[in-house]
Amino acid sequence: MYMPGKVNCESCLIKSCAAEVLNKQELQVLSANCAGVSYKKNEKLFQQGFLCSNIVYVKTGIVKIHKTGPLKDQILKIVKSPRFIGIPTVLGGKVNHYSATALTPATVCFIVTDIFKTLILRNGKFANEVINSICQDELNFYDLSINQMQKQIHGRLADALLFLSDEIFESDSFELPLSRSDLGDYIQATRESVTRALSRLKADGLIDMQGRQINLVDKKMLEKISKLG
Amino acid sequence: MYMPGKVNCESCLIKSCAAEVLNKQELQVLSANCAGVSYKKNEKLFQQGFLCSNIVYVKTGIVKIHKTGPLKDQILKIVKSPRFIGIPTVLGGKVNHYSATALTPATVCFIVTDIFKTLILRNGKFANEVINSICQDELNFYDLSINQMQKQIHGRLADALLFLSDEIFESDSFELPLSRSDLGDYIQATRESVTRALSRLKADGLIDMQGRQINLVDKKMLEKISKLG
DNA sequence: AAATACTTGTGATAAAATTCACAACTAATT
DNA sequence: AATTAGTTGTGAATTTTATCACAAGTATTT
Repeated sequence: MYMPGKVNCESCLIKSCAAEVLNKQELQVLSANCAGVSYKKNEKLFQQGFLCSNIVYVKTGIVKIHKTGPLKDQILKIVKSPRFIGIPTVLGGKVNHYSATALTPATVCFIVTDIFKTLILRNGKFANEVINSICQDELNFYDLSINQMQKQIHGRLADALLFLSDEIFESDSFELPLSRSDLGDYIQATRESVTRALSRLKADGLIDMQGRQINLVDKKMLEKISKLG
Repeated sequence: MYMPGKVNCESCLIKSCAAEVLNKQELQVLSANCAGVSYKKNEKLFQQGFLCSNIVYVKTGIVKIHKTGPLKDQILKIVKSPRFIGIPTVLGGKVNHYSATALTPATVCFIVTDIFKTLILRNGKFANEVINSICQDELNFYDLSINQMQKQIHGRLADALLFLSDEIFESDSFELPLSRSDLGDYIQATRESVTRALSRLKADGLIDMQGRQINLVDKKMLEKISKLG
């Protein structure tokens, strides 16, 4: 973790939709209450159960949001910059309800929660943007969890691979940012089952795989598997 | 479905936290753009895939929020009045992303979405209350879905029974508002598995059951089952 | 009251995925 | 370069839950 310190939100090129609606003065207030931090792979941005007084804006990098369940850790979602994380966790109470960990090197801004709240109270457009983004998030998570709960392992794995390809890396070929075990925490399966399911996809010629390097060869078929469950 | 028509939000005794922060004039605008409707058991308040231009405020009754998954319908949550439903579904697009159905007779208010948005833009406190409630919802759903995904059927069933008892009916004894099959859609199990799991709980003396009439006899033990998964 | 539709219980069988155990591999540290 | 820690692959046995098939019960409609 490296803390370069103060940032300038006015000139920031990676501005959120919400920040776009702020005026010059509001952006200055934001800058004054915003700290930039860099993280290495696998470093935690914040942790479930710990006191927290900041909203986190991920400027660069890929981050996993995860939470300890009754039996094991679970990856709730994998998100790509730029975006806010931890709005619900902060507004829902003073203690984090989940953790966030960098899957790649990441740079983030910590925004003092009170300032964030003030912006919501003072600027309706800002509040509206925040609401839109939380709502979108909620809808996405409904979809994700219905898929996770109803599909069986091959469908869930196909979903995950297609998601990583389409939403995160925007390429058919990428390096898995997760171990087999982490991938299991994401798609609700054991490490062994993930290994077997991946091997099966490789054997059937739907993917190419060498360690964590993945190449989606037959996306049409993967989508079919995803749909069939 | 019976439509008594116009309502008066100013004098409404079942006011939401969000509506509490509105001033007299805003409440009048709300009243003018708000229609009260009554529903019988099992009637749909709104349906996934249909165009929608209203936020729904449930004044009385119990409602299920459900969504068609890849294999079957799934009950995302069961909610009790008073509360808003459908904020994400409306703000996330013009088409409902899920359905809502009355589990008991229910009375609701339909609020024109544009009016709701205007209130968000104009009244920061209102926006803040809305954000808080959506965030709380999101956190609850994370908990729910982690439990659903990690626990096995007895744990999931115990969760559901305790939830209905503690959150919905506030009594150890209640009439299940769901068929075995619906309960299966809620806890991710088949009708047959639900039947068997319930019979098991009864045989073990943890619950009393006659048809849909349930009495939680040994809550401590049910909580243990819930925790163990 | 009879007929129909829907709901519930139960057994036998089958499928999916986990668990456990061990070997091989890779990366990180000394 | 050697050692250690962490990751991955694989087989066999086991567990959990779904599926199928059928009987019995309860509501609802005619």
